[in-house]
Amino acid sequence: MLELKQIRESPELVQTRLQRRSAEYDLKPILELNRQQQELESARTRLQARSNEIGKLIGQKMQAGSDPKSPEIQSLKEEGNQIKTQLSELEPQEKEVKNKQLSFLLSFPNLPSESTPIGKSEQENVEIRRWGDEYLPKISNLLPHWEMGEKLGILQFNRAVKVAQSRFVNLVGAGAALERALISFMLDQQTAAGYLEVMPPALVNSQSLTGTSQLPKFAEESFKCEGDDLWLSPTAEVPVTNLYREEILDAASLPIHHCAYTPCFRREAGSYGKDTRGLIRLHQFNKVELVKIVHPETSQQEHESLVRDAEAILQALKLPYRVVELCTGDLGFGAAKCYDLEVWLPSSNTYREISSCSNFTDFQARRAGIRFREPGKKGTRLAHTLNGSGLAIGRTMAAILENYQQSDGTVKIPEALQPYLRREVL
RNA sequence: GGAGAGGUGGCUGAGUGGUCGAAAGCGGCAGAUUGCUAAUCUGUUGUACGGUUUACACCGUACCGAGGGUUCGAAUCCCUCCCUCUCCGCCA
Repeated sequence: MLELKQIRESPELVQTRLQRRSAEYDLKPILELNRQQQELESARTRLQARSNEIGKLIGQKMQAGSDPKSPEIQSLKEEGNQIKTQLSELEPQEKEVKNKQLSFLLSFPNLPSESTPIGKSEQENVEIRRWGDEYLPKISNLLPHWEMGEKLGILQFNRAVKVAQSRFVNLVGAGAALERALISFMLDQQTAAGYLEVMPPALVNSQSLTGTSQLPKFAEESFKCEGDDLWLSPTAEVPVTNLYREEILDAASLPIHHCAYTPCFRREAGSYGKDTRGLIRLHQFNKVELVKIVHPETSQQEHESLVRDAEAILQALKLPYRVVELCTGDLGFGAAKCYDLEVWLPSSNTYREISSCSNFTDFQARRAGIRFREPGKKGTRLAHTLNGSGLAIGRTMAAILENYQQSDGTVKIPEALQPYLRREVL
């Protein structure tokens, strides 16, 4: 959520920076609503002040022993009733204007950072660096990972479809063990890098989804539980960031670094026909997520180090990848700046996103009320929130199943993973 | 799921219609003091929005789980919901 005060005081600046994302954002309606809201609010406040005054006066007189039926008290009561009538007209108006204002406010994305490259779409994302060319697979006739997985008997798609739907998978034997090994390996590495592991609820309420800005705009992207205000979490970003919702933290407790393994659930609405095979786009997948809550002055460095921590997993697994900075047109809704890590996927001859590392600045913190207090200073400040995958497990498995294929038709297990899986080939 | 109890400031905990943003204690902060490593004393102590001010600051409004209602006036009374605890049942 953007700051209303900033929109009001420097609308041109906000407008210009929103326009870098796309032309669809118009601040005029919200400025007008805000003007109305302030007018209604000050009228209401004046009435309420007088009403409080009347209440106090009557209280004083009654305690001094006045007759409740005395003309003096009766006329005060009468004035109180008039105010109540006036308020009952003003209040619904103000509430309506406020609600409209809030829904506008919630519909605006974060302002891109000054350093974010300007562009319209994915095409204009900027490659920052590339790593691991020497590990690109050298054999030809590679199988796509889903074929390799079925050949090895470790991935079952048809049976998962029977149990649930398309876009689900059942992992078998070494496949399930590999998934588990990847989770443990990533958590161990991120914990060693200083992230405190948490295991949050997999179901989250609407307030949490609003806090991290999946709601209200992306409701159709998540699975909703009928009969409860609960959704299947689409990413650990939601439960982990919201652990601190509506809290005022001590500055000394920052930065907070968490890692979390969670299952993630996404409806993938509108992606029909895309990535229909394999592990790339499933309704349910596992992920190890990194979440940071930090002092605003440090969020840039924290962002860079977050990316390095995610990259470290790919490097440890010796998987070729590149780092791409998203341009303003491709930037996620809440992000001010975002780097994607893309792993090499030989079957489709491209780099595919395996981690997305975003700095949300104060955007989520304002929605979720995550603040901190500095000793000796008055008031509170909004923290900055960041997160990134470290990494998506299924896509990592896909990358291994493809990049580690050997000419004899087996798949080698990355050395870093061998202690976890206790085997060297599949 | 059934029966009961309860949700008050950073914490403990008073407050059942009137000057209550809320007693008291603890903690925190500031000051004073004492040679004994901490104690004592004094003062202070939330958040948000809006307004006035160069500023220190001041003023108004809201906030006692959430949302409605009654009333001139609600932490206090009524309704709905959420959550917590205890006992029983069920369950990994």
